[in-house]
Amino acid sequence: MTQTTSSRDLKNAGLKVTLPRVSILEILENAEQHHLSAEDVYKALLKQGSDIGLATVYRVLTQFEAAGLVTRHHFDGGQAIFELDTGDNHDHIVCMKTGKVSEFKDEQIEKRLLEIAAELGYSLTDHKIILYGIYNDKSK
Amino acid sequence: MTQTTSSRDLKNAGLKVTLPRVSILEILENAEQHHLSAEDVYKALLKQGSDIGLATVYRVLTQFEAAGLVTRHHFDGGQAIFELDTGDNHDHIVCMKTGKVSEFKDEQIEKRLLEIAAELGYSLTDHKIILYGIYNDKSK
DNA sequence: CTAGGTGCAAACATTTTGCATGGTT
DNA sequence: AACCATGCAAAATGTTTGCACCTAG
Repeated sequence: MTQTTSSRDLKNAGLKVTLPRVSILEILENAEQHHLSAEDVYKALLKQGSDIGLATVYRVLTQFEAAGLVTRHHFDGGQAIFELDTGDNHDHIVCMKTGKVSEFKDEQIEKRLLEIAAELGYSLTDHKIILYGIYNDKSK
Repeated sequence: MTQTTSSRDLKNAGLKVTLPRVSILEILENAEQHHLSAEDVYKALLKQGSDIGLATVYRVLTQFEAAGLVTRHHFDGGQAIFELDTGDNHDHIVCMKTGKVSEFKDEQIEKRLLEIAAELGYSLTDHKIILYGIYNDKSK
């Protein structure tokens, strides 16, 4: 029995392996820019000929989020942005001109955040850092 | 000629001093929990007898944001949250059970963020940190 | 008096949901 | 076969906008 990575991920998450779920997961895995809105995913599906509804995209992405396969961000406010959860819980920096997104992860900061939460009387569960800046393209 | 703090702030921002703007600014200044959605502000206005429309609340808050009087947050995604911009650009920790919000500011982290942005090729303009946790009420 | 502000209702954008149909195990 | 998933369209949210009227300067 052959099994793609995508379908294995779905099974591990306790989700039935259906065409829409596999397609959406593959889009998230293969997109060069892997920060996608539901609309982006929907358009990608259309482009590859699927006739999957936008409602299903939202449903599936929400299930993926609940299953821990995907993370939902609210970078600017308009629409939610989804990306595959690689397990490293990285943070983001967004270029205010081009929308380019880069990722980073910093132990020093995370240690400090834990301390800060404790000082304020909280048990830290999760965090989200978004930096806003201007990307300086050095190739120019 | 007498002048309240609110109306001075409005003038400095280049905004005409109108009743809706003054009322909204005062609500933002006086609310005990100063992280408010547009709806929250609207309800507070109703409670004090004003008949200011929700559309005006949105318009005024957006103008305040443009004028730098107010900051807009997207803590969870549903609705935008507004708070008076005190100029210190602090960050937030939100209790996932009660919705309680606390604030903090940490030089060490901000310095590190600046470095990270530079390493990735960005000029840092702004940042937003949201911590999610559980508040441990010690008074119990 | 005049430019700009406001209220209301309608328009919008995004996301969610009800329901009948269809697909997976 | 049983149950869950899907598509479609309608509803629900949150926010913005057009327009006639009103108000601060």
